[in-house]
Amino acid sequence: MAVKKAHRYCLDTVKPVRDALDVLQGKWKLPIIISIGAGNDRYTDIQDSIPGITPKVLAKELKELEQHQLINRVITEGYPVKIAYYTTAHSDTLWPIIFALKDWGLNHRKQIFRKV
Amino acid sequence: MAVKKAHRYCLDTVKPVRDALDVLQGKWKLPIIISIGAGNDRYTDIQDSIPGITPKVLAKELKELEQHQLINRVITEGYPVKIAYYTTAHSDTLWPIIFALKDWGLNHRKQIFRKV
DNA sequence: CCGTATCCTGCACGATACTG
DNA sequence: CAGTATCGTGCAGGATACGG
Repeated sequence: MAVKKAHRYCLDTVKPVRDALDVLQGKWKLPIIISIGAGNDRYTDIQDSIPGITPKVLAKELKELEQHQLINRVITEGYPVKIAYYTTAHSDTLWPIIFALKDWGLNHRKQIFRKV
Repeated sequence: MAVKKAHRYCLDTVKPVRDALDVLQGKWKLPIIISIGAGNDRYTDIQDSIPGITPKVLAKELKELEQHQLINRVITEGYPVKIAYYTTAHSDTLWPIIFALKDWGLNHRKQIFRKV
């Protein structure tokens, strides 16, 4: 065979996974979505809910997430102006990934402590 | 309340997700596991099945994956010596994550083309 | 309250050549 | 076949201070 069967099957899975990783990769993107999804809608709230994130990094990540339609930045005029972040219908489809990662992360800890 | 409810809930999810990301993060780890899981057990097979990966990077990633008990490196004596890589029971538990990422990646493409 | 502005650092990743 | 050896680079991420 010109191309191995396993290679073809592998590519069919790897390609979309890479598309997902390209958008979700990094230390902060999913934590930020989790935080906003949990109800933290203000910048300071989000920052306080994610230990270790700096304002510069948070601002950059928020912009990228907005560009990818994973969050909405909503400005409400008034005194003072209110700025809030919300998840989108699109980012709501991320929860299967997040829960899968959460479950696996919990299990991974057990696995490491058992064997090492 | 001293700590917002949303912060507490957020942390409960973020922490295990970070544990998972710490191990799985990067451009190549999941693709390599997918490739080995698809039946590519030889070094060259894996390399050929993942477009763009260089031998140096592949070697480094394989070592890290082995350390995290996500793959086994099996040496079979003989002429010539045979070296093969296999998934582990632990890495088999990654498939929910992989399939979730695959589904989301496919859907994300559609989403992007629709809106932009 | 919601961010910018600077400055800095490491390492993830890449190109290319070579080896037992 | 299964990797090392060198060399190189960009950018994710961090520390700190400041601004409308």
